[in-house]
Amino acid sequence: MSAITADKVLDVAQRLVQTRGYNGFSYRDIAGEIGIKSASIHYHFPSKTDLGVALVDRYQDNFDSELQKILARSDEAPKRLKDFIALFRQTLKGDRLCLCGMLGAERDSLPEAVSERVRSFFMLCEAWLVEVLKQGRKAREIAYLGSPQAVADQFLSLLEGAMVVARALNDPERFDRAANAFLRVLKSID
Amino acid sequence: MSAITADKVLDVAQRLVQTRGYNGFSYRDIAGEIGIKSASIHYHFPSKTDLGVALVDRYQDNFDSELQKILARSDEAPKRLKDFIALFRQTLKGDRLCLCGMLGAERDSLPEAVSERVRSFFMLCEAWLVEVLKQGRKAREIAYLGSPQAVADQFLSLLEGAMVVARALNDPERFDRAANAFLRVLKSID
DNA sequence: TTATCTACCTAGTGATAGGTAGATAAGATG
DNA sequence: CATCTTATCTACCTATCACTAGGTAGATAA
Repeated sequence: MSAITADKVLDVAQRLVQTRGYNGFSYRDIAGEIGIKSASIHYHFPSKTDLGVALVDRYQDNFDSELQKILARSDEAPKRLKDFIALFRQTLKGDRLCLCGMLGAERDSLPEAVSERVRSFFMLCEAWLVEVLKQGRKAREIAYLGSPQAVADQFLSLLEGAMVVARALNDPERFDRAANAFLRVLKSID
Repeated sequence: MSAITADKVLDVAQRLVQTRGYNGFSYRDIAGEIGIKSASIHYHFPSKTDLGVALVDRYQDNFDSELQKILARSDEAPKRLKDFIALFRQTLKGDRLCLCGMLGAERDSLPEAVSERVRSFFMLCEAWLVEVLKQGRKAREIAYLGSPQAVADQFLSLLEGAMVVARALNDPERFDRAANAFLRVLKSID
């Protein structure tokens, strides 16, 4: 059952990237945690680049499916945005950074194949946000100055940054404060 | 003239941390760039932890002095906040992340002495912002919902995150869009 | 039954990591 | 002049890095 091992490798590797960064862990670290040898990980992921690519691909797939669920769950922009925040808040609760937030920071020390996929993740997020923001404004559920793109930039940046700052200060409440402050402004419709 | 060499080491090391992360460079990388041997760097900074600590201490000193200059330059909150943004924008222009943004992300793989100083940097930023936001509201130059602390959290998180996202997407304009969108809301006083 | 595949192993590679010991050359100090 | 200090060097250490070669037990397929 190698699929199980490969998944375990991805699970551990993802946590290590999210907490220590791409250059902050080794194949041995992963191997040690799941009780195999580091050579066996090369069987599943020949190079660290392959592992990194698989990590981001899986992360984006999961994230995308969560975004679709959010759309299905409600058609009201405030609720959708709240759920979007909850996605990041959940990650922070596990004392982790967004995988792509971490990798985005480390861009210059990443294989091109990995950073290219990080780019794609952020594009996906922004495109989703832009749609939700547009619809929400049209339906008069939320209000904002400027373009949907600018607000999407702002929102995504805020969440990624709030995770970094909240973790650096060991205070997850700072994330909540920052995220809620943002939502409050969008909802203050008058 | 060892002071000069020590400064060169710090300059190169800072750039490497800001672009590649704490675990993304070695003493040999620094030595190669400034034309000495890696053993010589150990003379100035015995361990990598010492180097990391010196890096953040110097960064915070410089940053703090810039913040004081901003206060001296104008007593109007909108101008002060604009100048605060410009500090980060300048770093991004050099294709670098905020030193402490990067280190904050890598928290779990950092020596405690380093992460402790990263914490202190963010505390300094927030305290400064809280003061500026309070005074600005009192003087009716800016308006915001919620506590100054919440808005400071939001602002700092936004800037740190916007640097990560803008760099990941290779699009510095995204930083400007996000930062300006935020300022616009604060200044829409009515 | 014979052959192939899967998923791991042991044992290693060369490169590089952070760090150290001891020599040396140039100035400064007595 | 003799000594101490500073800043660098050469030469090395041990540990770890990503990665590979070759082997093997057990399942699967022809």
